[in-house]
Amino acid sequence: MTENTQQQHSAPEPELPKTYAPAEVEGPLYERWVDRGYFAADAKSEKSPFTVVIPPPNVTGSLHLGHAFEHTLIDAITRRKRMQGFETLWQPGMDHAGIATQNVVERELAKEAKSRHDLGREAFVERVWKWKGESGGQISGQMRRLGDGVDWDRERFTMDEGLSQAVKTLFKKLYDDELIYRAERIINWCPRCLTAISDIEVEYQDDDGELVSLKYGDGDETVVVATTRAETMLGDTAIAVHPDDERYQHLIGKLIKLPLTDRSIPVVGDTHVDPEFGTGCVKVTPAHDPNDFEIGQRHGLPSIAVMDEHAVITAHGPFQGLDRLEARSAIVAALRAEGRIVAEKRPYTHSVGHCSRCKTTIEPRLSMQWWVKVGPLAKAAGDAVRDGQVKIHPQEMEKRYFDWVDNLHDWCISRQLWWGHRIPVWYGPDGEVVCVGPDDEEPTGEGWTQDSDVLDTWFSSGLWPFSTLGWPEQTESLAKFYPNSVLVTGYDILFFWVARMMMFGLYAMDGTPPFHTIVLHGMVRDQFGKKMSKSFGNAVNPLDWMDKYGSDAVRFTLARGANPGVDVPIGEDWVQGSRNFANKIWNATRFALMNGATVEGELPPAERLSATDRWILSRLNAVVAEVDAYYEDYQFAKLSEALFHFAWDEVFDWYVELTKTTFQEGGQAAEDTKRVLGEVLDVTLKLLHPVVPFVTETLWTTLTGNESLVVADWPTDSGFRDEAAEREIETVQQVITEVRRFRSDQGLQPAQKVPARLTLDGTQLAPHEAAIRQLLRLQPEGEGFAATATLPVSGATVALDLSGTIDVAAERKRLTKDLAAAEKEITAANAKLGNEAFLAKAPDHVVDKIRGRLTKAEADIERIKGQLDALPAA
RNA sequence: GGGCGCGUAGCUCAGGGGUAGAGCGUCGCCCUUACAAGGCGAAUGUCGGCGGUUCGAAACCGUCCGCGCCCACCA
Repeated sequence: MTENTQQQHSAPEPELPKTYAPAEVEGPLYERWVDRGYFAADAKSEKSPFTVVIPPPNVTGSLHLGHAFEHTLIDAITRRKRMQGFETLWQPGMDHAGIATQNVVERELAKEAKSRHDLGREAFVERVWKWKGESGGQISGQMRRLGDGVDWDRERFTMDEGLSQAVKTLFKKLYDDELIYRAERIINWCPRCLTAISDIEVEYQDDDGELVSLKYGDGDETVVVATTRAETMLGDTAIAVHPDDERYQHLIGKLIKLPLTDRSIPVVGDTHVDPEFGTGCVKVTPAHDPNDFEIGQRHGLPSIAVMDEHAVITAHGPFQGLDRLEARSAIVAALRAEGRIVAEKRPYTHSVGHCSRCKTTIEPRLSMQWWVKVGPLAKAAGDAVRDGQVKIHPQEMEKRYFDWVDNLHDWCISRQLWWGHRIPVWYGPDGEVVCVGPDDEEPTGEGWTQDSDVLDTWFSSGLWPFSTLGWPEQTESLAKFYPNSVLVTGYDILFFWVARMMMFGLYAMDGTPPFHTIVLHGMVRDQFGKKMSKSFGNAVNPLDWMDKYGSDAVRFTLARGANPGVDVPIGEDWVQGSRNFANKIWNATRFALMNGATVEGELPPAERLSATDRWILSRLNAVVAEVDAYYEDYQFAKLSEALFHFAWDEVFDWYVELTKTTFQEGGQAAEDTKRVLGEVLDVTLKLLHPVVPFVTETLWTTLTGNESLVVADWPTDSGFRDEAAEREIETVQQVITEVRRFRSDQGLQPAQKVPARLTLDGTQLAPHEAAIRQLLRLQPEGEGFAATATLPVSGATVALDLSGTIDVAAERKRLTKDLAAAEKEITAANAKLGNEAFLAKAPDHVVDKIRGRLTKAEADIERIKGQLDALPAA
């Protein structure tokens, strides 16, 4: 099909099929682009670089509409930059997604009734690699289908050799700078994934629980504490009260009997306790609560762990072996039996942390982990935005960014997983700890073992903007393409990914931020604004829509909804609408080709052109400027909307219709219009190409005979404007619209020819008589013409002979309505103009506008009254 | 608890001190030789409520109601 169109270009009347069939065109076009190397970025190029990295999709799956959305934006940005002459790199790749991928493969194993422990670490990791090999191809296939102009030769994976070197290098550097350390702290533990996770990997949600108040101690020395996690009381090592709380002053330092155990625990005074809250007494479990851990540290309390990694009670006694929830009710029951439950609140809604990967309730747990000391890194990451080196779009998101980087706790980076970058630290037989850099020998010999943990997956993706370019090697690509130009990603990973890239980029690249601009887009939602999810059943596979309506349609719909930073709803109807638009472009170009539109030769001089041609060229250049400005501001919805309306309303409806008369009349004017129409389509297709690459490529190569739109020059505003022509055509449009309305109200069928006398002499409409007659199906007046309806519009007169068939009632109704509107207008305008305060304070242009409205309304009234008088009696 | 944002046509959303906009949907006429995936015409809104600022408020300010999101060591 594509081959066909190429050949047909030389034919005198190229014939494109009547309907655009995207599915036949898109695949071959994409492969041709790749084969020709359009998307390959050359580090040796003289051109200025423009770099964007893909937010690496997880290998765990396939692309969803969110990816399609993100890729549309990135592809549009990079396609335009490529056309503008930049050496453009869109860096592709995927993320190993440690915990997510390990979970997927573990689930697969579970189907075979195996666990990863049955395989052992090495075999398991091998199995994940195998799985990655099978799954990764799916994603690149989808990206090709979408039309992503990525440099496939540079595709990277966060676990490949080079990126592993980068990870080791950065780890070592941070370690040597004492920005990475190992410490025992309370961490967020997922008892299902069996690993620590970082603070942001915990999702809080309100869960129903039970708040019980427990009486500790005996006799006079009792306190009441409240808890939602009664099972942790087995690990209590103190009671805390506010040091100034007079109620409990006497107890500070005393020992209180801990129920269900044979232990007694001290009462300590700590300012963390809010005396206003509850009883003002807090049970302290340093091994299972972050606050309690802090209190424990301050008072030198012991930490007693009472649960294992599966959240099963390990403390000796009747509760040993119970799961935390079983233990909770068992312990409450036991305490109740002892009469120690003094109050219960059930349900008690409180915020509970869940593992963002598997939704299991997090168990805070004391554990030895590796940490990044984020203080200095986060400070730099914040400053780079504060001092304007890096801009965030939309700007409202900056506040969120600052809130986070300015209040960041140290980052727990070790994971008790097998899939990921192994922590490059070795422990010797005599307690030696050695961090092994990328060029160092790994320690060998008796008793040396490597740390068994792997790094948080975001550690390696934090290096993505430079690790993909070969860092730590000082490659040509790194020199050419770092820093990246723009980062386009969802606001949902601002902290996970963007902030981490900022920290690592600034740190590793000597203060050069990884990108200058951060563009945050929203999330794709369904047509009712609901979040898309598999469980809710409203998730859509973008491939289905692409097969049905074409990638262009999906892309255009997404771009059109892309208002900065806000979520974008999408429904199948809208994709259909975009498909219709693509088809409209197709047919308009088909019309142009059939009528000899050309891009050959210079544009005719403006003096020679008709007002119609000058009008559309004026509008065209204005739209070029408008679209460019929107692109610079990442306003995808606006630019798509502007192009949609310009193309459809102005070019395809008005201009194309107006050219028909010109083409019929022939002569120099027709020749000129062929060139102008060619120009308008040439530029319009170029402007549309970044968003709808396929249909525009097919049409443009046919129209121009050139190789490809992908490497064509991006249009620039020639500066040509002709306001007089714009006003003139607006008037023509008004006349035609007005008479059409009349025709419609009169029940005249669109095709019905009506004899008419046009009195246009001395008005700017005179040159457009033929076009007006054609568009309105107005015949020459001929013999025995009798005007039965006269429409004075814009200083001219259109008199129609309806041969006595005029629907007087309908026309009277229409005119009466118009009259009422005009009278209302006059009242409103007079009210304004009679208001002295308004005249004194309103700016001139507003007053002029109102005066203009008044004048027009007065003229309208005269006209309408005349028309009403002229109507035959009903 | 703190922060951010949003409530505009049936639906999804733009707009933003000077007579209310788009897409989809609805109604009517039409297969007018680029396109019925189309053309032409039409209808539809006290711009969440109440106050205030202003000559003028849907827009700015305050407040209330409703919704969403982010952050937080709410025992």
